[in-house]
Amino acid sequence: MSKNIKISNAIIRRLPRYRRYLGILQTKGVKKISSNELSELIGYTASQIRQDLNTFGEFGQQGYGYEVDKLYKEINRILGLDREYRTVIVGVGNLGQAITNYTYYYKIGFKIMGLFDVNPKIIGNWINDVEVMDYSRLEDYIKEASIAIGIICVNRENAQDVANHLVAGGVKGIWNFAPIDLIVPDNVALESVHLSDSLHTLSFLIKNKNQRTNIK
Amino acid sequence: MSKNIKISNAIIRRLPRYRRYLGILQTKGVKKISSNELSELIGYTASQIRQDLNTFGEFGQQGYGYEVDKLYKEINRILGLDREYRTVIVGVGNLGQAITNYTYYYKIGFKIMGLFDVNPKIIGNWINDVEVMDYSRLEDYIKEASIAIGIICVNRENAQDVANHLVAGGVKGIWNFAPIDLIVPDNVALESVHLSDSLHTLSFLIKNKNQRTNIK
DNA sequence: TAGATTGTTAATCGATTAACAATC
DNA sequence: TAGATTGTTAATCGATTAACAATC
Repeated sequence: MSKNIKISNAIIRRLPRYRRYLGILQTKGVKKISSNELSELIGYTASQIRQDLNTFGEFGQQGYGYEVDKLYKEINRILGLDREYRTVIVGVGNLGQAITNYTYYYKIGFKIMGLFDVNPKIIGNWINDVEVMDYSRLEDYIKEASIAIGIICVNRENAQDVANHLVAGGVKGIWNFAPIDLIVPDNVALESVHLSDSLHTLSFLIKNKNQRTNIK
Repeated sequence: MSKNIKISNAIIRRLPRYRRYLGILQTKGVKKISSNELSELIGYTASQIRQDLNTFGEFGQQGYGYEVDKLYKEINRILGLDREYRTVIVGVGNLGQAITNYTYYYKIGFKIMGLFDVNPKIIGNWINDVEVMDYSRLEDYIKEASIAIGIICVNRENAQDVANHLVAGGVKGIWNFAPIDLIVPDNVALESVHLSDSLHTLSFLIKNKNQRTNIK
């Protein structure tokens, strides 16, 4: 039943959003939903919703719709949220600390095991029950503690070096917040949050809402 | 010369990346670059690069290529980064403080004028030379201080309320970090950073790198 | 059974890539 | 001038939407 189909990036980006809306529906106690109703809510066409879901399986029932509980569970499984990931955060500046707290809050499945930094003043500190350790220990720690995900919160200049150590340690994925396109091997997953790109996009959108830009 | 052409989202998302690479090239002192050379660097096809750039104007020179300085300046202009945006941040938790510092650091054009929160314990505090003010003052302050951008760093439950006040105050754009799809009028730009969606995407990518998922 | 809604194929639309004439 | 590379049109590819048969 399982073929080597490549899932398009477009679909991948929609999956967490399906999850979000289904989670809300579940909280509200909604038991079933049709692709049309979900379409109203989420803003994708009913056709697209059915297409997307059918990439992964037949989760609905003709003449009835989809069971919210079941679909939510399936999407969690598809997203790999049915397991736990042990993570470390490298770079305990403002962003690093915010992500620590954020991930702590949204912690379903993501457990922060260690924080790493080069600053001797904060090494040894504890943040949210997690110790700040010396950056030089990173690679060994990843191996010892079976860390699956490394979160990069250092600046652009040091990000690739951190990525190299994370990869050498054996992480399966990297969540990168530095404004750089990291190079990692094919078997390591990479997801970047480019905050500056996002802010610049906002700037573009503002400009183009107001006056029509100099477009050819 | 200026037509009402709609710029596709795909192009918009590539623009900040062009900017990023051109900035690096400029720093390195590179004077000219061809679409082929840029393609090697940035990973888009040369054809796509030429197509993208030609949406906004004719910035190159046949037989020669593009002048880095000029192109960088043009893209900044296209992105609306040739002006200053006065901003406020609403929600001074960990994320709010991190974004305050982040935006402070990457401050080219984005000036944080005020912070807002409902917590009486932090109202009156100063962070990076910016005062934390009472949330009830938000709307008036936006009008008085001609704020263009509101940054939302509150939780999901309060985000839409914050957005409504920002819109009522007259902001031109909203940078949203709450995990919700906000509803704003057509003339207000909205850019959301869905950290949880991003983390869930990483989870999916990790899962699909290792074993082929149950795909039909 | 009749009505509803999925799963899936076919048609359309839009974005990317290829090709090449224009021109520096 | 010859070589290089853009600007731009045409071809291709992939993603979205429409349509409908299958079926609960």
